[in-house]
Amino acid sequence: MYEQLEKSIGEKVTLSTEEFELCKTFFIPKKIRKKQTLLLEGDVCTYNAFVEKGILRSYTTDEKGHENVIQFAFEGWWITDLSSFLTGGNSTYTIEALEDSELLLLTTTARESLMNAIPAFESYQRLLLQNAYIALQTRINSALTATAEEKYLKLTTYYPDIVTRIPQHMVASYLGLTPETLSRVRKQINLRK
Amino acid sequence: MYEQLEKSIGEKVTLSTEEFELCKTFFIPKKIRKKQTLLLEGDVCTYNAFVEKGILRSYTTDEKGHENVIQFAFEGWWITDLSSFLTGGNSTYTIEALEDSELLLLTTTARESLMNAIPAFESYQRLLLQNAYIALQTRINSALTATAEEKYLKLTTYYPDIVTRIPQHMVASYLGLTPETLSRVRKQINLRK
DNA sequence: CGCGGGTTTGATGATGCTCAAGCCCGGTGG
DNA sequence: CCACCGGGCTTGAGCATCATCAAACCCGCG
Repeated sequence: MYEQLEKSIGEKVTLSTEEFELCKTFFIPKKIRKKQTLLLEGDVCTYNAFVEKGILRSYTTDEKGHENVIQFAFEGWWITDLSSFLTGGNSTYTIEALEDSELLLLTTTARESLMNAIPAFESYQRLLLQNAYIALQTRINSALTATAEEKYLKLTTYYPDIVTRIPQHMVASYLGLTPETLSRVRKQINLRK
Repeated sequence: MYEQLEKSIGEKVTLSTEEFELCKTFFIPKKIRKKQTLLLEGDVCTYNAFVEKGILRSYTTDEKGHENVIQFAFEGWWITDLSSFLTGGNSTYTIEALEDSELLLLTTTARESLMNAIPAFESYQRLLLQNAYIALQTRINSALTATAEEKYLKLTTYYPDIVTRIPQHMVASYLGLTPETLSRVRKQINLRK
């Protein structure tokens, strides 16, 4: 149940066995079924969720009821509405499971305590955030400059899993395309092979 | 010379006077003139720069020699090519001054030492990064869903300074628009007033 | 005074969206 | 077990937004 977490932390910092055992005690394990929500837009996001198994997505809903995917989270990733989680304000995102999933939840206070108890955990969080930030910057750049096809090709080469495990229309939304456009893009790509 | 830095740190964490004095010693003050570059694409980014005075921008250059603005940094902001700075790889961004500017530079090693010497500084860095990450997420959302006019209006209400202190064509680039389109958008907005 | 970069304006065209319909396929109930 | 239903993916036609190309304008600066 904590394999992915141990792996993820181990990639960034080193914890002793005792530290990791202590670390575990701050998390709340939770199973969630496909299509269930971990967070509803408008609620306060009280958890930072680590995905041990499954996939989650966060998305906003605009005035027309149109969903807009912000992030996918596979095994070994974190997901939350960071703004709401940190400030305690209302969330603008909804977080939902795309498969039956197993999560490890960290509340705001547990997170603070954990960072105090194990300083390396703060480093771990900072390092994760740094990588996430870099990834977002390149995503912005691609969103602003690339064509539909380029965006899709970049995505599939970086994250091949996305294509196989996630419904097309959600991928389209993540890329800022309509489902119709993504369908046509895929057709074009296949025709050329 | 350290007013903005003191203010920025003070907004996130509390440092004693001695700690802040110690903190200062890790930075290298540097003045840079308008149009000079702090970092050239392809070089290794050895500094994380804090802007005491002036404005900088980071941008990429694509195959066609077209510049694409990633970020602006006003007084009190940080700017760097985070990926290059952290990994030591070649940078993909160029960083350039838009006005005569005063910077405080932090090398990779100085940053590590500083975080060790003053743990609160690591918290400060993490908190900054959290906010930057949240801002980037909303920027992505806007980039993917908003029209040209919506993007521009959001930007001007959030950062009124940008309009007055930054050339139009760079604002256009930041928003992923051509200069012509931004010009027309502004015209439309003015006609309606 | 003239040069040059930046902004504006115009005409045209391409990319991707909207609206609408058909298809494929898996799940459900008779 | 089969027929039906519905969601998601595909296909098509027309359209809107924004990009491109080109030229004129404006204004600060040498």
